[in-house]
Amino acid sequence: MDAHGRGCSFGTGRDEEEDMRRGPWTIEEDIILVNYIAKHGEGRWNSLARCAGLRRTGKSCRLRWLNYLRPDVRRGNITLEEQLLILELHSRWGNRWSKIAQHLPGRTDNEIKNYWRTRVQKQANHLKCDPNTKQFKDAMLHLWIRFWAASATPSGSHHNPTTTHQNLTDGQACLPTPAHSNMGATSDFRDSDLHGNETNQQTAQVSSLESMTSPSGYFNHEHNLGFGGDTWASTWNMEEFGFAQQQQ
DNA sequence: AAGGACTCCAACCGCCGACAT
DNA sequence: GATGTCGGCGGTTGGAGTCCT
Repeated sequence: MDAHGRGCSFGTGRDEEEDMRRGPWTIEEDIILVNYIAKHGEGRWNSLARCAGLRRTGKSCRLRWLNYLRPDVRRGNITLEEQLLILELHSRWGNRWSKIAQHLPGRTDNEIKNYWRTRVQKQANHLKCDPNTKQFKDAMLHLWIRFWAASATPSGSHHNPTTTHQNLTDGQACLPTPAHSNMGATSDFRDSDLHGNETNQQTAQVSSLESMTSPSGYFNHEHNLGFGGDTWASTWNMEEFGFAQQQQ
């Protein structure tokens, strides 16, 4: 039977399967799941669901735990650093959401996937270009700098974003912030190399300052490409620019 | 104020690989 | 080797919330 059984026995027949609850989780179910995992640990999801008395599939329990209930899940907006990191990682790995999520502590693959579909693809469609192109990535970086520069004026102070800014250390990938990347000088984004063992010079250098300041006339037409300010700012998390400035 | 359009995200679905029997 | 079960992954969808007219 259940090779991973936990010593409890519930029916496993078709009747029970059809009796499974679906749809949004209730607070009571959340509490049951959290308490059970706190006591017994996670894994063996099917038997966990049965033993906990949840009329949910193991898959559903696993998903609820990983995407929502896990204590280290970060809620709130994707930070600017995370936005750029997602761009970088997606250009490298494509729709390998779980792999990308591994480099964004506290973010789930589901969240990143949703973010990509709702924000990035929308913007890319607006620009009529592929989000994995150097062109698109450069555009994001260019505008990052531009917004940051604008926000660096005395009147440009912003409130603190609700999202946290930490957790990109610990050996994890970390894109440069204006605060430490010395944008005005000769720095390129080699600093943003993700992991030492995955160095990809070509990718890492894609976003060099030079390429951003002379993107083949691309930005000369940005007003025609949906970079009119509001559109872009509403799609991307502009709060982070204010935050980056405060880091200085 | 109302209701239609749009956005966002939690949850489900189907598939696949790993592993046990 | 065949079969069954499980966990994990990426794609998709339904509905709640928000925006717009």
